Amino acid sequence: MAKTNTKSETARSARAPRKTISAAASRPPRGAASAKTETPYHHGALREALLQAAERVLERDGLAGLTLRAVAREAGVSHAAPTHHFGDLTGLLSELAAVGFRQFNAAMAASSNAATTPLQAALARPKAYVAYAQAHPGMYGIMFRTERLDYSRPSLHEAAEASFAGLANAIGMMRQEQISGDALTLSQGAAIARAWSMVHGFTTLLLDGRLEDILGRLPEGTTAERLLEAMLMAPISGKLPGP
Amino acid sequence: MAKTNTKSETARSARAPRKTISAAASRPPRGAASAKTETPYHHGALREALLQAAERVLERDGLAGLTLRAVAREAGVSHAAPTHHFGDLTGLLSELAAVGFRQFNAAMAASSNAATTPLQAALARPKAYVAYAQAHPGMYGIMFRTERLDYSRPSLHEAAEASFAGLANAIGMMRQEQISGDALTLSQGAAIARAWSMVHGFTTLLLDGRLEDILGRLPEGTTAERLLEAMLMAPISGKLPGP
DNA sequence: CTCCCTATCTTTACATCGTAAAGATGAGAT
DNA sequence: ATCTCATCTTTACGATGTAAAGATAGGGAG
Repeated sequence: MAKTNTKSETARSARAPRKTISAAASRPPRGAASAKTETPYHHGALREALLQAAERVLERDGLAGLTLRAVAREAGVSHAAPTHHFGDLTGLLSELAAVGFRQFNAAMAASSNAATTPLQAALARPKAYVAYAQAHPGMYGIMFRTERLDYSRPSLHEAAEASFAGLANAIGMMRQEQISGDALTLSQGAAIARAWSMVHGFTTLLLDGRLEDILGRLPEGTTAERLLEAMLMAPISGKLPGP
Repeated sequence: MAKTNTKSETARSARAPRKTISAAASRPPRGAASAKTETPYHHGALREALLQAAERVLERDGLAGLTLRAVAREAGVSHAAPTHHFGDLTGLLSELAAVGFRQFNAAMAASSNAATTPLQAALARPKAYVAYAQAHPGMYGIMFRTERLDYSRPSLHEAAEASFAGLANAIGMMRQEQISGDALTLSQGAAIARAWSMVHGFTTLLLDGRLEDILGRLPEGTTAERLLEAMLMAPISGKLPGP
């Protein structure tokens, strides 16, 4: 961290000059700045505004640029304002991850519902999974690569749980079994772990550029999506190992 | 970052009192501190010492505690000393990741060589993969979860490449094919991506605690290793999806 | 043998970060 | 109209990465 950034911390003081010594006599009206209805000064939905600002910062500056202060700056409030709403950096990241999980789940559900053939149905969710991560790498990073998440937060726990439930359900449909919420057979657990590990592993490797090596050696113009498809179909059509 | 740490930055000054104003008249002999041959003051292998210190810090304090200054503290040198050897935090992390990859490759090779039956041979590398990550989660995190790595560094590039080559080779053996260094068929690429994604995904999910949900629902006492085995065997013995 | 060059290490400095604590602000209750 | 208190701002502190300047010797040049 601590990037040598030219962006001054006191950028805001341009429109709200710091009173160095003078007492609180005639404070410049904040209403002038909030006339654009961007962030309605004292009241309004600062919490939501901060989450949206965080998403914007994440898309613009990536994971490294997503700091508490940067988010506050983006929202046009003081750097300590987020504390009151999220308590912590962990709090903000966790709530943002929850937002991401909801988008993620919605994308997969939509893609799954649009499928018609069984083959399409089997490939729809994984493809949507990878597509979301490629479209929102920062968000995916928050959701899956960050140790600074607090899963005890209800919103995050619930959203992540929904993601898992969707996966388990899809596996159950493919196996034509009822996946119980309580207990799993080893075979069921293995099937779920397998599907999840494969797609999640593929996604992280892809986002980290670790698959470039493979993609570059494949027939000209083979996309990551094509490789994903082939990978997922392999256990069905591929040859078995051993003599 | 910026943990509220009680460890003072000036811990070293206990044995090497800071000369506040006095000129460089009689500097306390550094040889007294280096008499234990830990870090031979001015000369010696500071580079190696820093890498070992970094590994120690990583195992003790985890990824969050692995900072340039902490490593310098651990090695008993000033906080700016690492700069000259690694240039950057990225530099240090990259060299450390290279060390990790070499350990990692050695562990997998050893496990693979010890296998006797074809089934053992097929499971040896994945098991060693996960075992290494579980034994050295911090190191694995550096190697695979960090965006602050510079793969253009020869040592890191080479070590990571060796890891990939070992994987590709193992897949080639299982398929009884020769895996060319230049080109890959889609089927070959899919097999490699599949094996790597599955094991890597499983590992990251396991380290992140995301598999607890599954493990807790499995028959009493099912270990992660057992789940991994079942997962890897599934495409061979499991039932196929669809009607 | 002496002197100086240069790689190595230390000091100092600065911008940034997360977080705590205290001071202002204003909306709604009394 | 005044009070209360949630909300937001200021200020402060310790931590980090990194740049730049000062100190320290090892080793070659004279």
